[in-house]
Amino acid sequence: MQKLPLSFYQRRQVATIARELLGKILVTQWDGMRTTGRIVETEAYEGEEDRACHAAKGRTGRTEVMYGTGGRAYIYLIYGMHEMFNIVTSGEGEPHAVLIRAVEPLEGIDAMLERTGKKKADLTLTSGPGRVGRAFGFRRTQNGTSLISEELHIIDDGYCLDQNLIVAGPRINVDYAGDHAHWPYRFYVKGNRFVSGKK
DNA sequence: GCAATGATTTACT
DNA sequence: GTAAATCATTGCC
Repeated sequence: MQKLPLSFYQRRQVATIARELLGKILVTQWDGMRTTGRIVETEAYEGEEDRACHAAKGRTGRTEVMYGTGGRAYIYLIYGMHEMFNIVTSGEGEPHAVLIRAVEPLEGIDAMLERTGKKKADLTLTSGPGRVGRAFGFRRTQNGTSLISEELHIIDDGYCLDQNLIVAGPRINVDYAGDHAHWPYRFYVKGNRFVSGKK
């Protein structure tokens, strides 16, 4: 059981990092509540050449965090209502990021229910990037938070995920990216019910 | 300064 | 299946 080090995030192969994050545990501790969940679905966004990535249009105020060194959080409001949680990877000047699309709730389910306004835990609690953002209490003000801080980090509890259960597929809802939309940069745990998308 | 739009979810027709 | 909710960032005037 240990916190993933900065060196894990600062490697250059964003797709590899996205794949290795599956099975790891996301931990947030703020608002007096601790919430944790096992990551079951991720998506990789690879820099300016990846048209699905926000950094494809160049360095702006919003994408500034992604250009920094890996190991920080990139939190972004989409469609006016959903907080998306991304992990910045690679080094300075390379805008790579991994989007956490779904997790399996472990601790702090009561806090998640309170934040999402649900009455009991079900499969929709954390299956989808917007729901993960809400359930874990992410806010735009936490943009840039270090992933080795006490309040936000990812741990490896030694859980060994069967490599045969890791599936790579085309990303979701990025059709506008043209050919890039079909890159196999989405990774998820085969058969896990918390994975978002069609069954 | 103003208008267009998107890494989504939910509720309704 | 389709539409509405809802706002920061962006690009153009």
